[in-house]
This record gives sequence, C-alpha cells and structure tokens, in this order.
Amino acid sequence: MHILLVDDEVSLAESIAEGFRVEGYEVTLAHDGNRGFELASSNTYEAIVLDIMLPKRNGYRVCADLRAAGVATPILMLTAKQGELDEAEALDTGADDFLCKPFAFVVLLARLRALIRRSNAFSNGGDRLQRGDLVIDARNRRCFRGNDEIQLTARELDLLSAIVRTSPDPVTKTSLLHDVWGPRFEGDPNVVEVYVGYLRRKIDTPFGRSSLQTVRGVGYRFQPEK
Amino acid sequence: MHILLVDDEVSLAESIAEGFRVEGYEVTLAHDGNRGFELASSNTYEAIVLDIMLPKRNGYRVCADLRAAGVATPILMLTAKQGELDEAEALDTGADDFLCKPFAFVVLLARLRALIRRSNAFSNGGDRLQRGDLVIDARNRRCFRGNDEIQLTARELDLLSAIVRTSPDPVTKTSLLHDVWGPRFEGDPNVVEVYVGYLRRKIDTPFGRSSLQTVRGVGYRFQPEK
DNA sequence: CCGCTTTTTCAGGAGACTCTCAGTTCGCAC
DNA sequence: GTGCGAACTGAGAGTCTCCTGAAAAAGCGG
Repeated sequence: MHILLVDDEVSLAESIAEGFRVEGYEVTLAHDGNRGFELASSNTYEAIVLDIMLPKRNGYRVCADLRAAGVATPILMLTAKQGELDEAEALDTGADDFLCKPFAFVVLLARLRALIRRSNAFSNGGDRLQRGDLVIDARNRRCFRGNDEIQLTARELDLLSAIVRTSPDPVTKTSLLHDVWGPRFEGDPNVVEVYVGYLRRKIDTPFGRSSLQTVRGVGYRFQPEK
Repeated sequence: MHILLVDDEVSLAESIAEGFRVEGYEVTLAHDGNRGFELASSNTYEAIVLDIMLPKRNGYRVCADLRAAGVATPILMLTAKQGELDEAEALDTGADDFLCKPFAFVVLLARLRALIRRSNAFSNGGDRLQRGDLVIDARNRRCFRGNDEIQLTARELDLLSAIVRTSPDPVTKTSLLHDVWGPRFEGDPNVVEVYVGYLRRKIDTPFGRSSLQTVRGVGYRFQPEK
C-alpha cells in the first residue's frame, strides 16, 4: 500500500504522511508539481494525494498530464477554496475525488480508502480470476472448481484471491497478512496458516488436488495443475 | 442516456455537463426555468437535474409544473441552503432526490445513477421479469411461481424485483434500502431482512426452494435453479 | 371511528465467521 | 537419528450477522 503525497506545505505534508504511516501505508512525498509528476509516472502507487497549489506545475496540470500519460492511479485532489468551480475543474482534469482544506485527517483517510477500494473493485473486482479449473468470480463473491461451486467465507475468498492473483508466483505470508487482514492487523500471524488450511479443505482435498502449496520460509503459491 | 441539466450558473453547469459527458451521458443544458420546462416537457430524458434558484421560473415550480403535466422523469433538485424545509418542499413538489450545494461531483453522479437505476426498475417494469419458473409481471404487479400466482404486497414486490433484476448477481442491502425504500429512508435497516424473510415464506418455503440466498456481509442474491 | 392489511420497529436467539491457542507434525540441517 | 524452527490442525471462545416472532404504528376502505 504505497501512497504518493504531493504538497508543498512541508510541515503539513509531513504530518499527513506520518498519519498515513501510522495507518500502515507507505508514503512518498513530493513538494512540487514536477517532482510529483516524475514520481507518479515512473512508479506504481495505490493512490495519489495531490494539492492544487503547487510550485512549478499546479495540481490540475499534474493531474491532466498524468491522465494524458496513461496513468490511471486514483487521484484525490486537495483544494484550498470551497468553490464548486474548483471541484468541477478538479474532476474534469481526471481526479477521482477531492477535498477542501482545511479537512480532518480522518476524513482524508476515509476518502482515500474509499478511493482505493473502488479502484480495486474496478481493476480486479469486475473480472474473474481463472487458473486451470479454478474460477474466482470476485464481483459476485463466488468460487468454482470446474462446475462445482465452492462456498467460501469473505476471508477465505480474499485470501484465495490474493494467492491466486500472482499465481504461479509465491506470495509471502507477510504480504498476505497485509493485503487481506489490512495494514493494522496486530493479532496472531498464524491466522494465515489457519486459513490456508481451511482453503485446502475446501478447494483441494475434496477434489484430490494440492494446488495450494507451501513455500517453506516464504509463503504460499497456487499451482493450477499438478 | 440523455440528461437535462437546468442551472443558471453557466460555468458551473458547463463543467458538470462535461463531467457527465466524460461518464458517457448525453447532456442538454437549460439556463432558466422556462426553457427547462419546455425542454423537459417536449423531450424524453433519462433524468433531470434541476437547480432551485432559477431565473423566470424557480425549480420548485418547474418541478411541480412538470409533474402536473404528467412528466414522470426522475428529478434531482439542487438546493443552495441546507434546510430541511427546502428538502421537504423539494420532495413535496415531486422531486425524487435532492442535493445541497456545494457538493462533490462524484456524489451527484452517484445519486443520479441511483435515480436512473431506480426509475428503470419501476417505470420500465412494463416488461416482465423472468428467472427460471419465477415470473414478475411488473405492470400488473403480479408474481408467479410456475402456474401458481403468489400474492405479494407492494413492498414485497418491489423488493423482489430489485433482487431479481440483477440475478444472479448479488445486491447489497444498502442499495436495496436505497432503491426500494428511497434515498431518504432513515428507519431501521433491519426492515430489509424482515422483508426478505416474508418473501422466502411466500416464494421459497411453499415450493421447497431456496432461491433467495444470503450473501453474508453483502446482501442477497436470487438463484433461479439450485 | 373501526377493523383489516401493510409496514416498521424491536429484541432475543441461532448460527456463521474469525481468531487464538496449544499440541502435533513436518522438513531440513547437522 | 536428532534437534529445531516452521507449518498444520483441532478445539473453543468471542463477535457479529442474520433470522424471526411479536407487537406497535401507519394506511385504508367502509
């Protein structure tokens, strides 16, 4: 979960960044428009928080330029004034949401999360994930092995999706914990193992497969065929 | 998908219109109440976005006049102040939803989409909805399982339609609440569960089916065959 | 105003889901 | 083979979601 924050008010930016870090996000800062554009176009972020008033290249332009460059990362704009014009203009240049200063950090956080959730929903959620005869219909939250539907709980489905998504590359337990249980999870990391166990009993054992493989010392891998 | 936008603040109207166009809607603009009324009564739109403060004829009157003229197009009102009186008045004159300025474009978009979805669900319900042996004759407000007619109350029928319409995709409880009980409903959300219970006792239990399925943490799904 | 139907609220309870914990098994290095 | 950490698993507690019956409230026709 990596966020790019572009804002020239250094101390404000620092404290917002700190807030995000506490919430478990990685944050990269840029203090002017050019730098922001460079970073955003050469790295992959989960979301971009973009102030409008920026030195060198203003937020509108950074946003418009990024979209023109084919960067689809969700962008949340920060506007100083409370004008509808600003809002409309921000959204016109391709921003996904905006927020008027001054704002409460929790509000920013909530909006950003909504944005990320929404973007994930569109980029993976609409699609179906298929590997071999296993199909994950993320939008409808259903899962099939061939023609047999498998009843999975929310957690199970999220975990399976996370493992299958990168298949056949393995995923570390840490990143599963982070992606499925969220950055703030502080419980027993053993949950991952427990849930992998549940999944095996549902998607492998009944079908005589062993597609959910342990990669010792690393994590797990989904292997479509044996 | 054609939308009529009636607002006299030209630049704001333009940028909202642009936003809608980006989203794939056609948009027609009117900058005063008389023109808005003319267009709305002589053309067919998917929805109308209507500012209250308008030259020549204010939004309330445009709305009331349209309804009086038999125009059933969904109307979303834009109010300047945040008063409940405004809200109540807007809804009284026949508006279907309203929004206080200033608002985020994304919010407007979301509300409008919901409005259109809802209106399609019911007005264009002239058609019959059929899934497996369940038939909903929306025009005559009747419902059949095979040859057996099932007596449903108004609410039950609306709810069933809303769930069946997207079948076999699930519908969230929130959107059911919104679409069936309206955007302003503020009562106990448990009412959805209660009504799903009623429906099950009418369309499933007597036939030994279980087509109304719970999608835990999400909502409900209609599954025609088992 | 009355009785009937429909809609809504409410509270208790059943069951599903999630997570922890502790004991056991497994895989690997020596 | 032995020892050690990693991974697995069964049991159970806690929480949360959903279901349901009952009763109150709101409509509606006579």
